[in-house]
Amino acid sequence: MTELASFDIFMRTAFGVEPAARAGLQLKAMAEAKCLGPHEEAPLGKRESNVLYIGSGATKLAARASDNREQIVAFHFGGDIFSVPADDLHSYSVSSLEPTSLLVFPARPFFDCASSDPRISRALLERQRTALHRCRDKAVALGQKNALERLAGFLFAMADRIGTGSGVRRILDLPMSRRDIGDSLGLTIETVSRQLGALRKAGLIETHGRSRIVVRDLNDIAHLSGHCGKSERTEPIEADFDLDQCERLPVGVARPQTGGQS
Amino acid sequence: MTELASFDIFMRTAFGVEPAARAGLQLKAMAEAKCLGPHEEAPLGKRESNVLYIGSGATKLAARASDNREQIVAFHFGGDIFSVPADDLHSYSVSSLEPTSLLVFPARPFFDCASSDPRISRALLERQRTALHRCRDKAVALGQKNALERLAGFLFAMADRIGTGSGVRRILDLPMSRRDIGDSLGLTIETVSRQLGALRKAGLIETHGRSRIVVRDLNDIAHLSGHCGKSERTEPIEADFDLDQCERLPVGVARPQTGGQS
DNA sequence: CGACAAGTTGAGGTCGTTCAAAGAACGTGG
DNA sequence: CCACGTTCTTTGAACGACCTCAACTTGTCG
Repeated sequence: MTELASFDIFMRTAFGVEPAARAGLQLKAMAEAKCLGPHEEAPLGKRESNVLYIGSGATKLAARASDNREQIVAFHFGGDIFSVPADDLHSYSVSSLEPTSLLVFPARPFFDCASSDPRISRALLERQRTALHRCRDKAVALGQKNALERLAGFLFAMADRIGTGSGVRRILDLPMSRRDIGDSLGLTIETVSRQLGALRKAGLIETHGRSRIVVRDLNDIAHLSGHCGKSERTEPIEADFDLDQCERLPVGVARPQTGGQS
Repeated sequence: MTELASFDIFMRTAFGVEPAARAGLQLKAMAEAKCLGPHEEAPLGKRESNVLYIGSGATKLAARASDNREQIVAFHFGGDIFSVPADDLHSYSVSSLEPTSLLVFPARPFFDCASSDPRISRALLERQRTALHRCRDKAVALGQKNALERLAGFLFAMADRIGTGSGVRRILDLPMSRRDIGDSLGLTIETVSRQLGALRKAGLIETHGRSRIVVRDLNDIAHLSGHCGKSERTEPIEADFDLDQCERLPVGVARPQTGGQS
């Protein structure tokens, strides 16, 4: 019953296809519904890739590098569809950040079936493209940006995905811990905390409790994130920030990874 | 004429579909054939995403972070299909590493058309999934691995994609420069050179000229790359390498990004 | 063979990490 | 409703990997 309901919502909201369509019935046959507690790993067959749909809640997709090294590859929220790689070079896992309901499909038959319906395959191609572009932007951040830029980029992305509020002010109720943020950005929790502290002291954000972060002006955060594309959403900020008026801060858009200060 | 020929090859090898099929004719109408010299940027409309097919040659897909910071997101070789993001958070570009012939499609109509043919959409979904998994593995490397592991992972991946030779010994004729390798791994060319030198002194690789690298035993490289999945292709190497017998080397599988030694 | 580009090697500096401890936030039970 | 204990977060000091700067060497092409 609950499985039926969530699957039908999945078909309609994700693809705009009635669950009674032929492809819908086939997909339903291979769907498996799960409910996860606050911090629980989704049970997946690691031997083959899976496709997941998040009905509600929030999850992290993480890869193990070795003993104590975990890289969070993506966060996912209600309505997201994404594929989880089978264990190959790295071992991947999906864990909930809060109570979460999701659907699990085996990837190969899922895609086999999905490609039979143009509406579904078109939607999936688009979602995969989005996922790939997000992952590439993450690679740029991990490869070329310093801690402050990475954190600003994270806040900017989260504001876009789960932020509330209007205008340039955004309220973020982050379901992930500092450790998760660090694991996502390739930083330690201490560095995350230090950079958040710097942003707070600079007056760019407020923190309330553990999970709420208020972005005072999203444009400030966007400029700090070192993005470099056409997205000049407003006129450049004046005077390039006087972050250093508050603290010993890496001023301006800093260097590649670390190193010199100019 | 040349355009026709390369497009037909594209349809047959990439999708196993005859170019005369309905979708084939539509795709052909939007295809644009290009030939690039040794080091040339592909002319792309940056306003919208593109899909590229590499007929022959080799290219790098790079993102600009700011003035002097370039992150190579992926390398592509003959037969590859991939999408190039429109300029958004970062500005992306495709450049040849050697003389290259390619086809350029505008992404939206390409996917619109592709999804109408199950064979094409199925193949594209699979290729996108591969690209996404590669990008995720790259994110793990950039976020969690040290210079030696990243370089080993790079050699391992290149051996898999363009390596020649049989058994555990592989010959790599790399079309990319040290700078490209560095930009791909989030390292400087000096660090790349130093780590290559370390591998050479450890007897794990040979370098001949600028572009040829011979991997003596691919398993050694695989183990050094810090991968952590089911891919235990052979029995673990004995004694965990005596790299330090040769030089002052970060021994063992080192720590997350930098820092302490234990 | 000669010149320029690409790669290598060395010395010193910085950012982020590691180790360590204090401080705040949240859940529990009285 | 408030005290307590655990967990998460913040802050501090010192180390190390990688970067920067600079000079030298090698490879490649005209």
